[in-house]
Amino acid sequence: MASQEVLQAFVQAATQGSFSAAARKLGRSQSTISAAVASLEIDLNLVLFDRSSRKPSLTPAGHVMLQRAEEILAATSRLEMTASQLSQGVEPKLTVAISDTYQSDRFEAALSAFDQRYPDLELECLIAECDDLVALVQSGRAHVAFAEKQDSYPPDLVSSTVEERTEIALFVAREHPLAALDLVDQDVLQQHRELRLATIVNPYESRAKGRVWSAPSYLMLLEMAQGGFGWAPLPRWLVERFGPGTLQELDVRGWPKPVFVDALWSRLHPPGPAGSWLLGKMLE
Amino acid sequence: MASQEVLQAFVQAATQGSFSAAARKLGRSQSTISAAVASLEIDLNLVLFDRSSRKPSLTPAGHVMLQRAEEILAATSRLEMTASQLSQGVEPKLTVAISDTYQSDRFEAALSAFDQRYPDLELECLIAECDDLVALVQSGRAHVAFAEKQDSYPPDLVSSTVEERTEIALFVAREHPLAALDLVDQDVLQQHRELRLATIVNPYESRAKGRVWSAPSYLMLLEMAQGGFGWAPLPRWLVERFGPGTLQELDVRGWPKPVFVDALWSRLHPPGPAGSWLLGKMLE
DNA sequence: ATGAACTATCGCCTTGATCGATGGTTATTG
DNA sequence: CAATAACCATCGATCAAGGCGATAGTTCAT
Repeated sequence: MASQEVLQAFVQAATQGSFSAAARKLGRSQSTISAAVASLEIDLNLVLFDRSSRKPSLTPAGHVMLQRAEEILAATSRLEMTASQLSQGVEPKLTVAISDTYQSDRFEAALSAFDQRYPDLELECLIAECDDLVALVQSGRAHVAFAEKQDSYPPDLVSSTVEERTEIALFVAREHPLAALDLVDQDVLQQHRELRLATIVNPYESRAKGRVWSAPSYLMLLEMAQGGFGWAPLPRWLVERFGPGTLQELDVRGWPKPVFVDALWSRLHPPGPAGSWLLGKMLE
Repeated sequence: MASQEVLQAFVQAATQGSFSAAARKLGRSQSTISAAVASLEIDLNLVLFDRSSRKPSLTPAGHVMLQRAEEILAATSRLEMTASQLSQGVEPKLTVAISDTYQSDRFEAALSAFDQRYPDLELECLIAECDDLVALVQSGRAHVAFAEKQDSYPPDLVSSTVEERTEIALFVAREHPLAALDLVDQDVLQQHRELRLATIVNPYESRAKGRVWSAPSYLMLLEMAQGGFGWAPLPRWLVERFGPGTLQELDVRGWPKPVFVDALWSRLHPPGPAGSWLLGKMLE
């Protein structure tokens, strides 16, 4: 079986164009490289180098094998990279839960920086809202969450406000009766069905005052609103991104509301280096 | 450095869920697997298995490392696969030159079968016509070619007709004067510019009788025709695929012409197993 | 409690990676 | 044309790592 040492010798010899140069580069003796290449050629039953001239050059078959060998070395270096990160305590998989209220260039930028910094780390993104986010972090299911700011959190959670805000406004379908009105009064609003966010963990918290349909995600609310089933508070970016032209914003006193975003994590299941790094990027 | 044996031991132990089972599967002793996993854990400075219960189970970190290890083993098995093929004389890269006259389900099917049979073999497709195809095969630049059938070939080439034919018809742009005519006479045709195929190797072979623009590929001819620069003989499938609605077929005596396709290869640079296999698929 | 199946560890052997030294080949240079 | 500088192949010796068998300890089900 082709060992790592042999493959490294081969790859270096091929890229350097000289066995001696490869030996110097790898800190081995020249005879080691020579033997390694020879043994590889025997193992594979192939001639990899044309030795007729002074500088050995790859045969056509050698070119192909070089690619395969480099793939192996790349894979092993990925293994070593991951191992070193894991042994330093980096979480094997980072789970981030985010609210649909939050969508920003900052988050995009943080993610692509994260991709640079931890290229091989698996990332899981969950979407949830309000108390569902809190529950995910509390249970340890998610390491970090970005949620619509609340006044207070359970004692085992730590929060820090992100320097950014978005807007939530009221929307209805273009065909909805409310869409025709210029300014909508609270009383008029109450006469139509509300599409409201309901968390999974706490379904009864929001005791309905009127006719209410609820869903645990803004995206579902948006689809309900597009169906004309009622009016809904929705993040403006979400409407612009997924329902341009289908919804009409309502002009109601007190709306749109600015929304601030908190980063959350747990004292009991604190995020590892990768999670902390991502938090740092988001809060800087 | 993590050796292949150690990685195999780890992967098998992880997938089998037992060191002993892995040992049986790999034909090694149980102590070997145990030692291998232990040494890997030391090398990587990680605990890969949770040994608290009877059957060892992967730690979270172990799960991640298993993925990385499997990537390495997959890469080495690819290396061994290609080595074995190359040592059996399979060409390091297969170069096929095809004419634009030829486009068929059979060729598509042969290519996808080829992808199954030789998944790691590099494939190069060249496009050329007539004498250019002959030259590519003669020089060894291409192993196999599929060309518009000719009456005779140089003595060092072997040909075999593919059981299939396509059609070449005359086309002009919809705005071209000829497009208005129902039936076009040869004399009338001569009064307009011809867009003709000219090979690269033999530019002077086709001494122009009238005003002629020429190009070495049907695709260029098609673009010229779309520009309204003249009339051109073009493979019908090419027009339907790349210029639907822009060109008008001409009704001229003797057109459209059926075209037969020959497979070509060289006696001096005979195709290796992969090329022969592809030929077999195409000619069966 | 007992047996079956599993893992860890120890001593010993074999294989293969490595080194240094030596000798042969190829291109450059004066 | 000879001298020189690089380069590669080969040989014998050394050492680490992979492998085996035996043995002892643990876990789970009966």
